[in-house]
Amino acid sequence: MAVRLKDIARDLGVSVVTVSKVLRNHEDISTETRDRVLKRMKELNYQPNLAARALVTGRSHLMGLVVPDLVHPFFAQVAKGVSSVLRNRGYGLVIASSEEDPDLERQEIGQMLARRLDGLLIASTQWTVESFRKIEEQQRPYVLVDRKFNGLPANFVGSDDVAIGRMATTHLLENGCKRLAYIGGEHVSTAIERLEGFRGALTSAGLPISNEYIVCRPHYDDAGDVTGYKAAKELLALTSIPDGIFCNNDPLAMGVMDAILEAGLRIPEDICIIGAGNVRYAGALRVPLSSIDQDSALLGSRSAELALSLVQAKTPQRPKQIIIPPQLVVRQSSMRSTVQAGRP
Amino acid sequence: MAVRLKDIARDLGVSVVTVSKVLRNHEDISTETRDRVLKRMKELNYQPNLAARALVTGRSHLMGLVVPDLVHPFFAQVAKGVSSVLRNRGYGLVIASSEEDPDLERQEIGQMLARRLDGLLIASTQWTVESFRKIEEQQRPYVLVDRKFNGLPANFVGSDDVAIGRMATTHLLENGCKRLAYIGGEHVSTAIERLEGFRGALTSAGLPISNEYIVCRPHYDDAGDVTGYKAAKELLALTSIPDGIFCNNDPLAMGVMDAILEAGLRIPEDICIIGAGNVRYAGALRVPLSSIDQDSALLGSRSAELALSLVQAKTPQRPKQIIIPPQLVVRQSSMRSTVQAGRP
DNA sequence: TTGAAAGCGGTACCAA
DNA sequence: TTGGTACCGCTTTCAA
Repeated sequence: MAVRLKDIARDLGVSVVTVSKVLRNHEDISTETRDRVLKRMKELNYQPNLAARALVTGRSHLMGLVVPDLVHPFFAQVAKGVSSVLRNRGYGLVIASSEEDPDLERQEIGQMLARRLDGLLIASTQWTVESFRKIEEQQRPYVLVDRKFNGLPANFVGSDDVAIGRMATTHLLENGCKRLAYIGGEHVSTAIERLEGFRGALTSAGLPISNEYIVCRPHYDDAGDVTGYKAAKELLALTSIPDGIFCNNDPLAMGVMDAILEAGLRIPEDICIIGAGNVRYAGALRVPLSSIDQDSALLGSRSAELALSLVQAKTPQRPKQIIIPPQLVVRQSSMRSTVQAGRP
Repeated sequence: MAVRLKDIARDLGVSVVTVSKVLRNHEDISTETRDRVLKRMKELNYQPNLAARALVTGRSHLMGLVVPDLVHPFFAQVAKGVSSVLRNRGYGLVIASSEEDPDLERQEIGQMLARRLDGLLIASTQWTVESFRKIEEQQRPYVLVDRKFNGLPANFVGSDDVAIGRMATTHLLENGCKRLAYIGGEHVSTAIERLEGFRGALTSAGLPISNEYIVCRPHYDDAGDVTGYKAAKELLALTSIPDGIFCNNDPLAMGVMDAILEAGLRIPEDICIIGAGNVRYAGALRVPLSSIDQDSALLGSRSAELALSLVQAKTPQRPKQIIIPPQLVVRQSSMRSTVQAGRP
């Protein structure tokens, strides 16, 4: 049904090899032959079979991306950044969502390896590095995106999470918050390091760290905002409630917001909130949400570029870390001063 | 490097064919041989080369999905629905974003055809059906998602958009709005049909239709909310401003909301707003947004199921239309009555 | 129950 | 400049 090199070769009375060379712009073909071949290709609307090419060259020109949740605007942005870089380089993108489930993630990675994708980009929800050892065994290049692992020297593109934690916390302190709480996940490097930054900032400020105010939850349950809602409920049940909350990410912060408003408290007057990730719609929320911007689109595009460079490298490269600097975005949810916020 | 059937065959002193049969659970292999083969596969952690299999079988076990914008929560949900169905059926998903650009979309479709993906799912931003003729020429099954074309009898999974328009408009009328405006896109079937529903509802109610109140804009410029913002500005500049606005989708409505609040007007007291798509965070917005739910996740999963059935069909099927019934979700942005809204 | 041979649609190498 | 041949890893067919 579909046109093949063989068909064109037959029509023109040349060999398949010649046609193949024209296809790939080899130099050693006469202009005349080249033109005849190109003409015929146009006529028949020839499309090379990339599956066949992949088999012989060993390159599928396909990258794989695994994210915890496609609907999470942060990862959606990352995916968008990845896809635009890949498109411009002639690469396709296979996307899988792990639904925040480590088992599913392992499974998806396995599938991608079997498909012989040229490289993998992974925002992992795993606790262990087992999957990554497997990828290394197969000698496939991979890039950790956003989330990394201690003791796994791998290619990584992400943020300085300790700095994010410190930045958010300092901002809350500067807005007069005295009793700071943290809500985040477990096991994930971003959560762990941001908590570290949170602790560091409090210590620097000479403030005590209360364990009651540190809520760590895995968020298998749901979309993140549900987790935030529940976590905030716990905080609000304490005898002395916090007056500032740093949420590990924006969806979490949205749930927290719900719980606070539902309890009849005001944001930011009673409690300041700040998130992280600076999700596309953060400024449009019930109370416009302050956040630490991680430039998610850039994060995606840099990841893709790194992956491409690994794929193109002849020899194994030593792992590279690319850190995108975070940036404070102040909106109403944390703004107790009189300065007006823009519409960023 | 990677283990091949041949390696296992050599190790065990059997033929490649035998190993291949075991791999695919053929009946005509003795239990003894089968066990030996399976054991060796485990030992070597054998992964079949799907690219090779794709070449010979002509099936890549890969579906393609083209959406206008990955970060738009509506399409993100669709993608999630698609991906979960495909995963369970052993299919992978190649995603491309057209960035609302018809040329880019054509290009992406071309790429997917060249990759010999088994089927295509497309939420199109095109004005013409040229691309789809091309897909048909190649005999590849495809499903239009959410957006369809007049005079193109194709497989389609989407909503009854006229009903959506009518439902939204009627709701605004029931909430006492007298001067109704519509903001939507151009050329896209959803926008056209929802506008038709809007007109129909006004006519049924015996109300005049003012062209000033109908704003149709392509939204190449940006994320949709920017378009909504600009469109609302225009409406607010009129001598008699509307008191109810139906927005073709939720991001549009978010921009509209911004413009209205910025003008010092109240929602819903001065102007009611309703969107469509019922995006994940619609309830968390500055003013919780009423919307017409389209069950985007179901839309995605049904699309995937349809595509799979087409791929598996031996003979060409006649095009099938699957319509997901819309549902009104009332939140504060359109609620002038005294009834309290839940937290849906 | 097993396997030899042919071939899927390309590319690589080297000789003509 | 051109093309014969081998082969990428797997499946299919059919004979043993």
